[in-house]
Amino acid sequence: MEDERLATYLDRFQLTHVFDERLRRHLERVEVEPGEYLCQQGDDAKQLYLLVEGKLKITHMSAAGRRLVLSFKHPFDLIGDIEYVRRIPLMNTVEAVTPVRVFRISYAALEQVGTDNPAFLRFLLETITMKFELKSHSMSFNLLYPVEVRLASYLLSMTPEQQMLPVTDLVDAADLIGTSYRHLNRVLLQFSREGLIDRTKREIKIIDRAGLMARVGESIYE
Amino acid sequence: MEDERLATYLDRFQLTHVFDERLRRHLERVEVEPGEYLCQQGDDAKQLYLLVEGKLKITHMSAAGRRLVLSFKHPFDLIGDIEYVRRIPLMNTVEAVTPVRVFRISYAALEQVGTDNPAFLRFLLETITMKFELKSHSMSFNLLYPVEVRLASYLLSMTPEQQMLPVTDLVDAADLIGTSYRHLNRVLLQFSREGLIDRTKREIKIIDRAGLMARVGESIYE
DNA sequence: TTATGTTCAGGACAAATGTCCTTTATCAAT
DNA sequence: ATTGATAAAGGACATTTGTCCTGAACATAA
Repeated sequence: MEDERLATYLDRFQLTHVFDERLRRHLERVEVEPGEYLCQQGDDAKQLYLLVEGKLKITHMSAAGRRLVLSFKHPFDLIGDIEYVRRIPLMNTVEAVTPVRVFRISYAALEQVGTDNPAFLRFLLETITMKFELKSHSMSFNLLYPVEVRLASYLLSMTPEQQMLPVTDLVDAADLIGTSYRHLNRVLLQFSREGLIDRTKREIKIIDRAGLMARVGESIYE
Repeated sequence: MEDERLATYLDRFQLTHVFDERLRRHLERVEVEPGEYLCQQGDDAKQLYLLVEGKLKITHMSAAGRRLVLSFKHPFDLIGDIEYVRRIPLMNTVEAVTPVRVFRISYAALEQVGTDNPAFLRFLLETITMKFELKSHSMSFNLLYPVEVRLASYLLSMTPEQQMLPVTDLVDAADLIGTSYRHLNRVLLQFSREGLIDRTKREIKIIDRAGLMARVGESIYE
């Protein structure tokens, strides 16, 4: 993380025109270590967060106590935007996976300055509709395809370039895909037998990327 | 449908301040008969629709050709709002279930007048975040609970006061719940045996509303 | 090193759900 | 009413997925 100034990030993400001088004054930089929580489901939401560095995990706990991993977030993204608009408690828990840097701004400041600022409102609209589209997609994906396909897709998305995936993430993977840990292991074993992956003690190695893509692709296109 | 004037609806839904005179001029009333389509997935989106009377069915066809019923919509609601903001083709197909009345306004008109109108932008934000919350909820619901619970919940929501449900809706029900028609029948038979419903030729009669609620409730709260 | 506790992969079985096909009911036309 | 055509319901079986539990690998402390 080289240059850590706000202006640099606003420039990088083309947000300079969205956060005008009056808003910028209220943005505070915050660093979060892996494993720490940015905020917790059910808490009273008070801040909007702009994610500019690192990776966040969004989870949700159902009333029945079952955990669901909803997504992983990378820059640029917003946290607490829906809650700001709807004035509801936080829907999800947000945890840092890697070292994370965010800028935060209180709802109070937003109300003073952002409510009548069309550029800012349009920015919220853009971001939220994008999230909506994403969620729609993942919802039909989960409903439409079996665990095998969802897992293949997960493995691919988690290893864009590197071939390795720490086994620690398996519980998360199960909760993201929406299946049991047991079943995940089953499918992983199957992939391993078919030579798609290699499962060592501590990590999963992608051997046949194309093969995995075929798994996903078949179900999507035919 | 008594008074069909725009002003009456804007008043009823407290939208008078959102659609100012300049926007109001562009709103056209449109009537749609049951079975007719308001718009189709994949089409180029050009209009925003305000649903003021009747019931709409939102469906999505996956690339693999499997149909998903995403939701039923009642007044007041917006159609084409996400597509307007994101400038993407229509994500879903929208069909009238009952006689429907909408007011539509072209994206072109919105761009002229709405882009810098904070009240209108906030209105979009409100509506879209509400949709988002709804979708989040239905997503975890689908992922977390078995068909039995989802079906009980569906039956309850489709019969707020009347006790009957035409059997015609069963295929839709299956696609909404995300299961096969076969399995739906299985669970329906089970409900019938347990005395929760009565299934005659043409319709399903809710006998034990409390019993169905217990089915849903148990899984949600314990 | 051994003893002991802990984590995790996998076995065994059960339940949920899907696919395919047969049977039954429904409807239209004669 | 009778026939044939069509749609809906249910039987039989296969597959997917979940639950519970055991045994192995691993770590930790004495």
